[in-house]
Amino acid sequence: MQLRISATNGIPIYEQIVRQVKFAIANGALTTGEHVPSVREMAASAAVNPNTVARAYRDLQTEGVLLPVRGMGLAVTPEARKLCRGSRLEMIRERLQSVLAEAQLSEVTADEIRQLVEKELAKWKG
Amino acid sequence: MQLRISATNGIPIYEQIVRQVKFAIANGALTTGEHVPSVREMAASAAVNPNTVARAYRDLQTEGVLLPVRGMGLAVTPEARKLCRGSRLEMIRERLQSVLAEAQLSEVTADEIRQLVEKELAKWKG
Amino acid sequence: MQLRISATNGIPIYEQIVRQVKFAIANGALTTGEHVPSVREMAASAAVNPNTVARAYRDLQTEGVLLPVRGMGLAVTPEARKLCRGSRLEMIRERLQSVLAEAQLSEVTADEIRQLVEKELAKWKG
Amino acid sequence: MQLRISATNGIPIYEQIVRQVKFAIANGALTTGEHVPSVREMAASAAVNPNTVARAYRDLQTEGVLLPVRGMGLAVTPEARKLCRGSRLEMIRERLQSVLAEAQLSEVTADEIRQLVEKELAKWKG
DNA sequence: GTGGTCTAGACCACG
DNA sequence: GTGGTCTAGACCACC
Repeated sequence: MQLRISATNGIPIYEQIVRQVKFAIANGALTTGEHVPSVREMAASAAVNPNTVARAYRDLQTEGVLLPVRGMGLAVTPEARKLCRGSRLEMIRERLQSVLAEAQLSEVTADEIRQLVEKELAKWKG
Repeated sequence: MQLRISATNGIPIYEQIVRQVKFAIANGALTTGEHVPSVREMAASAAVNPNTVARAYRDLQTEGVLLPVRGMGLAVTPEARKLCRGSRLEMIRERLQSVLAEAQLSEVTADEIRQLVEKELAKWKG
Repeated sequence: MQLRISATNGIPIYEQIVRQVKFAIANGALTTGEHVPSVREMAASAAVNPNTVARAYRDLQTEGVLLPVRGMGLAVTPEARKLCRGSRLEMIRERLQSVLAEAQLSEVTADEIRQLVEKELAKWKG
Repeated sequence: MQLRISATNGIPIYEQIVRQVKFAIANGALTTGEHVPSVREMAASAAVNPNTVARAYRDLQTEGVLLPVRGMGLAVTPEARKLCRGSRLEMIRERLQSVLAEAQLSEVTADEIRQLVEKELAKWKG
């Protein structure tokens, strides 16, 4: 799996990693029992510090998504798929809600929002 | 004007203040020449640290939206309305783009996004 | 609060900190709303790296024991006391259970265990 | 001999093996001259990595408990029994001391400790 | 080889 | 002043 990290979007790198690993599991790109790329490997491929990857993996362990296999790296837990599928939409929804709440405050109209959304979705086809 | 501050949405409090003052100006709730509430007053009504309000006001001065009037506090500049109306949709668009970019990465479908959006917009009628 | 850190007992320093902070809360040495010593302060007084303290505090946050107050440090949550009182005995019990499970395997007798325990408890009076 | 390995109690697997072999010798389950199960056999029966068993056996050789016999595997040395009987209680005592030291720090009372201990010992009758 | 821990130090965001 | 993030690098434990 290849990460897409942005150093400028305000979201901490370790959290971007957490989210993208969850997405990969939710999508089936990583399946139960399979091993996630090693800390060093992932760090190299994403050009970030190994400690940053380690922190993301640690967070995923406390959430029950990853499980350490001594000397063999980190494996995706059996519950991971369910956890990640459940939280995937939720993660998007939370951010979306926050934006739309502000939009309402700004008295932008619902139709203006719909136009903005459709304009972005139109790019997805490519 | 009454601020609605969320301490948990990840956006710095001072920036939430900046944005909401801009919205108020764009909407005509604050008009040219009118004075913005004093730092102390605003801080008290929104239950935030006065330093935080001061920082927001400082940023608004830098952008040319507010202007200090000796002994009278801060006034809305003549060009403020234009500045704020112009940036209002843009501010929303930026955040929306960021969310949808992540949504694409997560392989959520466009229709799922539309449903989430409509679900939120439905709340606006109240 | 003053930590007692052992670098040689096998328990990670950050976890020793986590446990001792919980003990302090369970005992009432730290009460709801009160602020825990700052990362830098605690690090200095315990002669450990600030990052190590920060990690312990971060873990305590994810457990809901501490809550960040922007710019003001970390406060003990209202639920903290309950959480910590509940887990205090539990933390001891877990380790005790592990030792006694091994003792049973080694076929040490129950009376030998009782003697060992009493010998240690006798030291507590001082 | 059948090992009981816990992957979650924090004690390295190889050390659990070392200790349990010592217990078996102290109890007479393994006697002088007798051969310990082969690395492969032990690894299979305990479902651990053969390297891990090999390391445990290596440590036991270093301590003079096991002795390699050309082409025949590892035999229990004549002095093993004495060594193991002597260290058995000591091994337990060390861990017990560590737990009780923390218990004292947590201000759990001596009586609470006694109750916990008795509760565990009560299970031994089975 | 793997992950885990700890140290050190820089930089930033926030109040 | 506070905590948060990230980098860098060393060392260890385990398999």
